[in-house]
Amino acid sequence: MDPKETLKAHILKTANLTDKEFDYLFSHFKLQSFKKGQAIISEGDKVDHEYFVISGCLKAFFINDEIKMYILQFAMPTWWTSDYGALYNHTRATISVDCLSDAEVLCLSNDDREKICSEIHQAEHFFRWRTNRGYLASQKRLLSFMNNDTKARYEELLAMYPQLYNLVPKHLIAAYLGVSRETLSRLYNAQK
Amino acid sequence: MDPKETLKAHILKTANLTDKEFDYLFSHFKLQSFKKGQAIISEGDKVDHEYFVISGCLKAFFINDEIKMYILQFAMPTWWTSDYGALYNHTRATISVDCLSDAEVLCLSNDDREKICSEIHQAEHFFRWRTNRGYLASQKRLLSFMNNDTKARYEELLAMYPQLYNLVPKHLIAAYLGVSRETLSRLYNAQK
DNA sequence: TGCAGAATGTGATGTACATCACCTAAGTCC
DNA sequence: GGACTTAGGTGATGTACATCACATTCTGCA
Repeated sequence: MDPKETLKAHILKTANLTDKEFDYLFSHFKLQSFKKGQAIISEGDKVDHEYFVISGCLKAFFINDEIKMYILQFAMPTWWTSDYGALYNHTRATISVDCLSDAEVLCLSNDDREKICSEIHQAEHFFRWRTNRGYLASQKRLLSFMNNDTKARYEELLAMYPQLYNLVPKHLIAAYLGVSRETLSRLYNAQK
Repeated sequence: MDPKETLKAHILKTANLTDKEFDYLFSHFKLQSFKKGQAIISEGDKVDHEYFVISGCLKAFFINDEIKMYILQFAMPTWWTSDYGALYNHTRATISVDCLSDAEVLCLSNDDREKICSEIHQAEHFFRWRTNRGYLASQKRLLSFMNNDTKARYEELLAMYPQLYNLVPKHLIAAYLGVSRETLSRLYNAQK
């Protein structure tokens, strides 16, 4: 997958950018490669960038009391991720991001995003739309949390990302669902 | 509270609009008054508008299996609300909105918002920022759901909206926290 | 190739919550 | 002002989950 073409196809779905505008926008991204297990953002870091996944899979997670981990997002290709709270509010990271597999990402600094948004109206349009999708997904997940039991949420997750079942260890799926690994294990072994 | 000045102050915090631009933007809003208990969006409705609260308090909620209600948001003055999923995807409402008190709102149609966003760059900037705040709030609430027990979430809610305790019946607070009214009742009566 | 650590399964036990059932007090409508 | 509804409290019981403890693979790597 060519990083530039991947990003271009992704953005042009929503925004009308000329080739020249896109090239300009793209010039602010930096391609980075990470190994499986490598950290991209660690708790306490200064957060300056957000990341667009080209290949591989990342997880964005929160660790409570140095004990329990909750996964906010599995970031697959064409997904964006960061600790957005820290990024926008210029605070230290409370959410960490690392790699579940070798991964390539395009990274964009907060300052550059804001600069581009102010320079190119259609870029601002794109980022509004993108945040919007994130907001709706987050709200949907919140409702699912309140409304569904663990089993239903587990099936919902696998329906949305069938690859996850083989890609990531089960205890991480449990951490996404917000249950203990033991409970998840019993869950899908119960139904034969 | 003057509706126009309220909205103006709210928007100018984030966006640089000339008086003329703001007047133009404002000309697309329509002031509406509702009585306590009145519905603004009901499940199954076509959803064309979003709402900016001037006075009073609304709730946005979801009803599961015609039985249980979950509250997504208490909308206080200067908050925006709607069924954004239905609004953006042009589907029927699954989320309802009604009034916890007499209320005044400014309503804006989806088409007008998109029109204004394409005409005025700074308006698009404002709406990107607004969605962003919503996204961060939603993500924070999701984390709180996974991480904290009911008591902690109850205290968090009251810390954020001290007015709520007297403004809304307790079973609605339970519906926001995602627990039964009995559990909530026992919770704050336990600690003397 | 063999060993340490990670991932997973499974039993026993405790607990926070839902659910049901019933009670009282405070609006609200004719 | 009586009747009906809505809010709220409280006991008894059931259940989905966490937690702890331990056994069993699997996997990477020195």
